[in-house]
Amino acid sequence: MNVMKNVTNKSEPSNEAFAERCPMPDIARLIGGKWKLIILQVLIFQGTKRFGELKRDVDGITQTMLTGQLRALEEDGLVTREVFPEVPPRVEYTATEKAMALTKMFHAMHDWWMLECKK
Amino acid sequence: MNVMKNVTNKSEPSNEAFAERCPMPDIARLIGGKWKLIILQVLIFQGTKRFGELKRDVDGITQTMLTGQLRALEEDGLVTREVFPEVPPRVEYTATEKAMALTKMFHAMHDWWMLECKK
DNA sequence: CTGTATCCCCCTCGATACTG
DNA sequence: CAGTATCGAGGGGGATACAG
Repeated sequence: MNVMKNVTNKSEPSNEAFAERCPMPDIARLIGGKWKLIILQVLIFQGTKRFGELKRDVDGITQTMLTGQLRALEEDGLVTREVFPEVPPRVEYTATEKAMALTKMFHAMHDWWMLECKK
Repeated sequence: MNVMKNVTNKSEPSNEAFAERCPMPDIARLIGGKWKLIILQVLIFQGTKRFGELKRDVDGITQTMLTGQLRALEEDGLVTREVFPEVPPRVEYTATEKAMALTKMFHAMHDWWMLECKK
């Protein structure tokens, strides 16, 4: 109850409202954890990947974790999974539009890292 | 940002170099976990808070966790801690410039949530 | 009011083996 | 190649008590 009340008017939304309406716990459920942002980063900025490629690109992840995380991301509508009926099997993962909309956030994160941390 | 093979996809100046130079594990160490982003969100958008206020604003956090997370954030230069020699004690926490630089990212996250998830 | 000090649970994550 | 099935360890996180 104090502090930082933006004078009058503003183009930005109310700070209090912003804090309330941007529920971090809910967001964390979608993109939190040790691997999801890394996986999404690869799929968003490098495009469609098959399982093996992803495993190589996401450093240190195990098959078990990769499968699990991809299933969760798929369930939340962040990646699509396409199975090709071939031998040997081929499965491709692609970032959805919902995931691609995270591009701005990734860039903001990248800029922050470059400007504030990497010095 | 020099380029590698940016031929077939993506419009933004994003490529493999981007993914490599934005190390999510390092970022996660600074602002990852269950509480840090929530704490920072409050301090950034609502301004300086004392310990008790913070505990009330960050829903569900315990004293132990709040103290620990604040110590970590302080050590990483994201919050400052000011102790007032009074009785009863008063301690105020403030987001540093380094933390305030996360504003853009928070807004990007907020926009994403509003546009892609809250529907 | 603002912390420490303990104790401990649980859940994420990892290692390994096996399959179509 | 792309999974599934287990099992187990580790640590992040929580509850409580106590202190300055």
